[in-house]
Amino acid sequence: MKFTLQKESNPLSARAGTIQTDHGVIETPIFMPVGTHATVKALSNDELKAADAQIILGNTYHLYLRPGMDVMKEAGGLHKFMNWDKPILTDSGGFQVFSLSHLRKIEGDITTFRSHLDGSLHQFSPEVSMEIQRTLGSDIVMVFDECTPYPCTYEYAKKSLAVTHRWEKMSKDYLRSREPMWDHTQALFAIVQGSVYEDLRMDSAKYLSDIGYDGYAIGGLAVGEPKDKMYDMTQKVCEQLPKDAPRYLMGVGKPEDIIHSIARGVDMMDCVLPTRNARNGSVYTWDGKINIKNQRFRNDFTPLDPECDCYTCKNHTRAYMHHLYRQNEILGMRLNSIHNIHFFVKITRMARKALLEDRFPEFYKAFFDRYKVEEDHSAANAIHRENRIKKFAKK
RNA sequence: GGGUCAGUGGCCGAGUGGUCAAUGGCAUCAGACUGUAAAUCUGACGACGGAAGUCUACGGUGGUUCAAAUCCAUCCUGGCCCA
Repeated sequence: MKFTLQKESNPLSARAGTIQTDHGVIETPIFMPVGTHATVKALSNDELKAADAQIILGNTYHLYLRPGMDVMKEAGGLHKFMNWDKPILTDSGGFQVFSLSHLRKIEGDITTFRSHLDGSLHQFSPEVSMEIQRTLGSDIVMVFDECTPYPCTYEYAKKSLAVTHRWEKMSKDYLRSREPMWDHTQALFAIVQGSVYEDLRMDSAKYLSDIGYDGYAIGGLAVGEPKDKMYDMTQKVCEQLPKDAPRYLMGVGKPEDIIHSIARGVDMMDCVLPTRNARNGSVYTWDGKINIKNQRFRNDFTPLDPECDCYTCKNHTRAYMHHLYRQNEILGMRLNSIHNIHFFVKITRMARKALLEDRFPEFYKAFFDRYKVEEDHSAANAIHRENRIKKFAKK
C-alpha cells in the first residue's frame, strides 16, 4: 500500500490524496460503503461501482460466524467470494466488542463472545482477528481494539486504552510475522482510542505513530457523545497523526459529519447510515434529509434529488418511491440505497475535486449554506441502543 | 313467518355492570437510525385544550341501576337453521 498526499487546504486542514493497493487506487477523501456480511445490503457490485464506490468494508466477526472461514478459504478470500475486485477494508471485530457488549467477557487478551445467532461461545483475540482477516484477504486490515462506550469514565477509558494498545501491538506482530494468505499485500491500520479525553487521545496517537502502521483510524466516536466533542477529538487527533499516512474516521457519519471530518484532516470514512436509513425511508439530498414515506411526497413527481445523476434519480420520481415504500416493496429499498450511497460517495468526491482545485473552503461554505443539518440526537441514541438490546434479550 | 347467533373507534377484533375513551393487530400520521443482531425501533392515533379537564361515543330508542359497551324491552340490520 502506498499513500500519496496530493493537496492540503488552508486554513481548514482537509487533504486530498491517493492510496495505491493491489486492487486499485483509492482517491481520498473517500466514503466507504459498509458491507458487513460480504454484501453492501441491497446493492449489487455493479450498482456500487456505478455509485463510484472505490472500497467497501467487510466484518471479521460476522463473516467468521457466517459463512465461516472454511467457506472463505475454499472461495479464495473475500474478494473472490463476493466477486468484488476493488479494495476491501475489514473491521477487526472491535466494534462488536462494543455493540455486542452484553454477550461478551474480556479477560486479559481474550474476549469471549456468545454468538448473537445461536448463543455458541467463541473466543477472539488480536491473533484470531488477524488470522481471520488474513483469510478474508482484505487490502486493509484493522487492528483488534475495544471501542469504548459513551459515557465512559476516565479510569475505564485509560484502562481500556492500555489494553487496546497492547492488542494493537500484538495485531501488528502477528500479521507481520506471516505472509498474506492470498496473492496481494495487506496494509494494517491502527486505531486511536481514548474516548473523549484529550490527553488519552494524544497519548494514543503518539504511541501508535511511534510503532508505525500503514494508516491510522480514529475509533470510539459517534457512539453517543455530543457533536462538538466528536469534531474536537477528530481534529486534535488528526493534528497529532503523521501527515504521510491515511487517516480513517470509523463509523462516521451523517453528511454534515463527513464534511466536518474532511475539514479536520480525515481521509476515509465509513458508515451504515446511507444503506440502513435507505431501507427505512430516509433519503439524503443536498438540501438535507427527507423521509420518502411522508404523505407530502404522494404527488411529488420530481426526482429524490434534483441534481443527482444516480440511476434512481434519473429514472424515478418521489411519488413512485413513496408508493414503493407504502407498499413495502423491496425495489424501494434498493433504489433508495442506490441513491444514498451515490450521494454519500459524491460528497467526498466533490470535496476532493474542490481540494484539487484549491477551493475547499468555498465548497465547505456552500455545503452548509444549503444543507439543513439535523438536530443532534446523540444523547438519545444510547437509550435507543439500550431499548434494542433489552428487546433482543427478551427474545 | 318461526328460531338462533351477531352488530364495538378508519378496518379486523378483545372486553360482558364500576379500575373503559375502551386490550391487540392492521391502516394512518410523525420521529429516530453514525467501524450493521436494523426491510428496524419509538411515539401519536374520538373532539376541544398547553395541562388539569370537559364533551361525544360500543346499531337505534326506551328502561333497570348510585353506575351500562356490558342487564332488560323493543325496533333496525346481517349470518345461519327450520317452514
